[in-house]
Amino acid sequence: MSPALASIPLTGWPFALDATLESGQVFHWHRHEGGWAGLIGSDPVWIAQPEPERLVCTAGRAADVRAYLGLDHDLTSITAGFPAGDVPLAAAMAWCPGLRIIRQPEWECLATFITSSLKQVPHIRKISLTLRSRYGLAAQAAGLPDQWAYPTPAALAAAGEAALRECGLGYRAAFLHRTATDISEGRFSLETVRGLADDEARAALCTLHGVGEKIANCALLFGWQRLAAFPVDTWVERVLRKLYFAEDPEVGARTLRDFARSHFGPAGGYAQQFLFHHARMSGALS
DNA sequence: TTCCAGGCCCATG
DNA sequence: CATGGGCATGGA
Repeated sequence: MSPALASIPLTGWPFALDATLESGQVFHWHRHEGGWAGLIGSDPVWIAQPEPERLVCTAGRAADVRAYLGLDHDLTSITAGFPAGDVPLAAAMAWCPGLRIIRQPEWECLATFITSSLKQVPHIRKISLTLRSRYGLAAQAAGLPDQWAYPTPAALAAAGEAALRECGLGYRAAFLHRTATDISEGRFSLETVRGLADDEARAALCTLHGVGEKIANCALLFGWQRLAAFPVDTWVERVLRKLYFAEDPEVGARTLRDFARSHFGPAGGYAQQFLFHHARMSGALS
């Protein structure tokens, strides 16, 4: 642990550090000495929650930690915008109200979700850590384990598709390499996405190889902070079918997507994350 | 062994 | 539009 620590008081809406870092949004944090070691961008940080209403973190990083963990999100207002009388959502929220949507670096988020397709969360984590250690910049800090920043687009482009495949990427190697190359050679601009409205941003991301609607929505939600983005993956699709369309087993994927976007409102991404986390961790669907 | 995983691309109706 | 096959890898 670092010799000096900063303290972050938590007031108002609950916050759950463990659940947030284990909720399938981010894939590189390690449990370390009663807390978590990880990188915010390229900066090594240690974070712990010694009591419900207080975080401690590496000295000098409190502001970064606040932003990264979404501690500025107004959950009172966000949840007030959820559909009234939605019993499944209320149950999922009550199961882990402290879950947050974190604020990840755009490229890191997009790239890790490109490697996520048809993979389980532990596999995504393993792939991500391998890519970091082979092609990322080392970031050491006293008292923390060795870590590596997520590789830049240029680094992954230079590595080559065959080398990426050696990281366990399978067919995703071509997707990641092509997207990294398109970005590093200037054919696609991540910065441009920032200025686009949600629908245009989604359409732009979907022009990338290996990025479809689901991965685009994950990147928009966790990277670009578009809280209305509602990723529909296998878990959420099962939740929607079971809890919202039980009487209509033949409902199409399109209908589900349109329902999700209109039903859950302007912060639907938060609703999605509550539903996803509850479904995955509570065993309610198994 | 068989099946499935925070899907996407591409070829068909 | 919307449906289906194929896809690399690894764990249950």
